[in-house]
Amino acid sequence: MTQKAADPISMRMAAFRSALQLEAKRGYDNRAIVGGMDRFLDRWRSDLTDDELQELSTSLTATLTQRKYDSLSTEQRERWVHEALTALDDQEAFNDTRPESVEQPSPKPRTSRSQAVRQAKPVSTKSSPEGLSLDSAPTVIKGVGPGMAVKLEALGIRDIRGLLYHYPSRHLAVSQIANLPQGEETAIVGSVWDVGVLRMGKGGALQSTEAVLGDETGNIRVLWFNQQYVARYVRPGNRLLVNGYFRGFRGKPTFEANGYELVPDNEDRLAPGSLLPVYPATKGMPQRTLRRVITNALVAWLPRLSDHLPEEMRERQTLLDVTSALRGYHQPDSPESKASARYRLAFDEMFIRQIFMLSRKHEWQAVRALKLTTVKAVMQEFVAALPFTLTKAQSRTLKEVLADIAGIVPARRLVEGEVGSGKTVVALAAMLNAVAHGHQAAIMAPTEILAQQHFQTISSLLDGMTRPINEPNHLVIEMDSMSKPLTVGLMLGSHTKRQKDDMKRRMEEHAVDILVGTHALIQGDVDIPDLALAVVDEEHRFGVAQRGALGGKGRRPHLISMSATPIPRSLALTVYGDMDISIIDELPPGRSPSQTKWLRPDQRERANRFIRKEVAAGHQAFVVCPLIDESDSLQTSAAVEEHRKLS
DNA sequence: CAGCTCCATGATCATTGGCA
DNA sequence: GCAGTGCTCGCATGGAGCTG
DNA sequence: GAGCACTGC
Repeated sequence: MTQKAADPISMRMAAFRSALQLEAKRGYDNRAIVGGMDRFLDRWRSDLTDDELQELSTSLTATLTQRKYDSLSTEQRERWVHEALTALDDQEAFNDTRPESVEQPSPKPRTSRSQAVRQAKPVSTKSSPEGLSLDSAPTVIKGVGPGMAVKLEALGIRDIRGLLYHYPSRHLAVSQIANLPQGEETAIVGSVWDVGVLRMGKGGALQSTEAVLGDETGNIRVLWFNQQYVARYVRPGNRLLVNGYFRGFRGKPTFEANGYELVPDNEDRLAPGSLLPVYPATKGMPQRTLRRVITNALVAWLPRLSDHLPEEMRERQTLLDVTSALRGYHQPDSPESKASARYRLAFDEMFIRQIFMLSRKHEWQAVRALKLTTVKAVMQEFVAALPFTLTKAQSRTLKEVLADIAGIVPARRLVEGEVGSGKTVVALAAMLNAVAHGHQAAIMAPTEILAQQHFQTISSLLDGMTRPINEPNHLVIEMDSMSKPLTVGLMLGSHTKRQKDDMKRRMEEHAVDILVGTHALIQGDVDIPDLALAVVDEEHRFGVAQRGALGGKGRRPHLISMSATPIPRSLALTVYGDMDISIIDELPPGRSPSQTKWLRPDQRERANRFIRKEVAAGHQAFVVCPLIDESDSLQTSAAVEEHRKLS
C-alpha cells in the first residue's frame, strides 16, 4: 500500500490500538494483521512525519523499536503488546494536555471534517416540525435539498410518507470477518487499519483502493475496483461498513466491496446477525445516502406516527405496531424481526385493500335495484329445454345468482369457472329471469370475438325455441312460459354505423330485451332504459365508476361478473373483495379437464411429435407466437417460421 | 426502441531488500 | 434571496429485464 | 472536481 495521507496522529493511534487489542484477543498468534505485526509496525512508523516522531513519548518510541515480533515467544509477545498499550495510553494522555495549536498541525483541514463522522443529530428536521405532516415534501428532512428531491421523485418518493414506506428491496446479512459466506453478498463492519491506492490493469491504468479492515474475529483485505477516491475518503481508525462479495483471489482472501459507509462509533445497529437494508436506488443516489435520509426520516417521524389499527386488534392478530414494523423492516436486527415487521406491513396492505373494496361495494349498493324474483315457470322451461342437464356446481351457482337478484340490493357477484364450465348458461338463465319481469339485460365481453361467441352460445342453448327470422344479429325466442317473444341483439364495433344506430334505437325503444356486445360499445354508446341485469365477462375492474354508463337513473342494475382466471378462493376474496364469489368447479360430463405442461426449449421436439399425433388423429392444435414475421433484433420464434417447421 | 435499473465482473509490473 | 463553504458523489462495461 | 445543502446574513 502506498500514498499515505497525513492523518491526525490520534487516528493512527486508534488504528494501532485496535490492532494490538485484536492481537491480544486472538492469543498472540501474529495473525491479527495481514502481513504480521512487524510489517504493520514498519508501515505505521513510516507514515509519521519527522515532527510527529518527535512528539512520540519515549516509551512509545521504545516499543516501536521492537523488531521481529514474529520471532518472540507467546509470553514475550504478550508482554510486548501490554507495554505497547500502556505506552499508547501515556501518549494519548500527553496529547490531550498539549495546547490546541500543537495538537492540530495537520496540513489538510479536511481530515477533521471527514473524520467527524456524521453523528445522528438529535433533530432531524431542518425547521421546527410544526405545520408539517406526512404529506410534506421530503426536503424538510435534513440532508435533502431540491436536487435530491428530484432524484427521490424519480423513485416515486414525493413526501415524508414516501420515504417511510420506501421499503428495502432486500437485506444483506451483517457478517463477521471470520465467517464470511462465499458467493453471497454480505456486509461487514470493522475498523480500518490501513488504506491505500493500488495500481492494476494494463500498465497499471486502473487505480483501485485497497484497505485492511478488522473486527473482533479477524481482518481482511478489502478492494474497490477502479475507485481511487475511496482511499481519500476512508482513513485508518474509521469504523467502516462495506458490502460486497468475499472471494479468494490467487490465494489472497479478498472482500470485493461495492459500497462504503462511515459508521459512527456509537452506532448500535449493524451488529453481526442484523440486516442491512438495500433500497431501490437511482443514479446519483448511492445506498449510503438513501439509508442516511431514510434513517433521518424514521428518527424524526416514527415517534409521531399513530397506529391506524386499534391495539385490541393488533393483539388479537399478534401484529406489531406500525412504528416498530417500519423500523423493523428498514433496520431489522435479525431475520425474525424482519419477518414479523413484514407480516404487519403486508397485513396493512391487504387490510386497506379490503376496506377499499368494501367501501366500493357499499357505494355500489347504496342505490336500489329491481327485485327480480325467480319466475319458476321460465326457469323450469329453460332448464328442461337445455340439451344437457346442469351440473351440481352450475345449479348451485344459479341458485346463488337468482337469490342475489331477487332482492333490492344490487348484486355484485363474481362467477368463476374455467373455460367450458358453463358460466354462460348461468348468466343466460339470470338474464331470462330479468326479461320475464319485463326488463332488459346485457352481456358484455372484452373483444368482438368473445361477444360473437356469447351470441352463438345463446343461440345454440335456446335452439329449440328460436323463431327463424331473416334479420342478421337478431334472435327471437319464444317460450311458452313468457307472454311474448323476446329478442336478443348483437352489437359489435365493426358493424356499420347504420346497424349500430339501428340497434341503439331498438334498445332504447325496448324492442330488444337482451343485448350482447363489447364493454366499450355498450358502456359508451348505448342507453338501456330498463336495464335490470348486467353480465360482464373477463373485466375485473368494473367498478362504481361505470355505474353511470349503465342507466344510473336512480336505479342500479344487478351485476354478474364472469371470469375464467383460475385463482384460489382466498386470493379471489382479497382481489375481488367487493364481490360475492361463486365458483363453478365442476366440468360437464364428457369434458376432460385441461392440463398444463411446461417444456424446456430442448424438449420442443416432444411437443411437435404430440401435435403431429393429435393432428393425424383428426384433432386440432394451435401454437401461439409473439410475432408474425421473423425479426432481426428479436430472438423469438415467429409464426411464419413456426408454421414452416411444423408443416 | 430508448432509457432505466440491477447485477456481475474487473487482478500490473518491476524493483527492492533480506537472506542463504 | 444570496454568498460562502463544507459535504457528498464522483467506476466502466455489458447483459438482462422492465416500462413508456 | 462539481454540485448540492446548509448557514448566516
